[in-house]
Amino acid sequence: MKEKELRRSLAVLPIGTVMKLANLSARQIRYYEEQDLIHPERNAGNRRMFSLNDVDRLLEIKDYLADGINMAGIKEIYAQQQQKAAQQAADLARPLTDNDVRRILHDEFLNISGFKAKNGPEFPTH
Amino acid sequence: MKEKELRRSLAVLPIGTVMKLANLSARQIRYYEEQDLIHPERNAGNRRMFSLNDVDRLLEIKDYLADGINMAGIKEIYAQQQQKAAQQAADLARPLTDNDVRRILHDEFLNISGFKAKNGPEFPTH
DNA sequence: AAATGATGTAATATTTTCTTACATGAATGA
DNA sequence: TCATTCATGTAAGAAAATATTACATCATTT
Repeated sequence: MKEKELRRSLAVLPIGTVMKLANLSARQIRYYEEQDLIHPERNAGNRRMFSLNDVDRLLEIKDYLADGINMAGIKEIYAQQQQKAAQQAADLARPLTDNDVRRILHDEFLNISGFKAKNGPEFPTH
Repeated sequence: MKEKELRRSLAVLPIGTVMKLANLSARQIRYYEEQDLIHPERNAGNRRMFSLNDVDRLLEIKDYLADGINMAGIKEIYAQQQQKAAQQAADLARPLTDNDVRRILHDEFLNISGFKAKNGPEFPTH
């Protein structure tokens, strides 16, 4: 369902709409952007334009704040999520080559025989 | 999927966004509203706010116009659609009563025996 | 040719949003 | 406790978006 993702990431909402949907003040929304928690686009006239994904994230941020997590904490949460996503993307980007397979088998044998491979595999192993 | 319908009918888009999504001028959009082909909501400051359904309809209108159908024609098309929808809603609103069933059976017998019922059933028959 | 239909354009008012700056109350840390 | 920091409110002034109204235009219909 690629089209759905596209729809949800389309920046079509002005800040006034987002304020109502997320029940946040313009000040709060702009502050969260300043803190790099969201990254709304800008239209030709420099107005912020938000996507449905942005709204979802704002609602998430609200929840985290309600749970007593502060900006720094939320920032870290998203940093880790993005870290994980980047890793998965990298994994997907390069499927296993025959050479990878040989190296994996080689490392496996080293492990079994009690030796330690110098570097963990930087490709998907499952 | 009631929530989806709700989402699609939420008036969240300003006219500037709609202009881009439907590739129509503000003049055209306002004119179609004047012709009662769309009915965007208004926010507290009197700005038109459109739903995704509104955008869909605008794209439909564009197609009809491209096919050479004029405002009057499009208006009629929507009038008939709304007519049909109203009828279906009415049908759904009143489920069959025991009495309806008896009348249907009665009419069926009349038909079989070559007679004609005075009035067609005004309730769903399937 | 005159009228109508669909759209463009201009003028002016109002609303929305932007940035920047300062204020504030709660929580934190020295 | 006193000074900071954090998260948010508020105000001011500028710029952008939108509203309404009126007139222009070009094609089609009558």
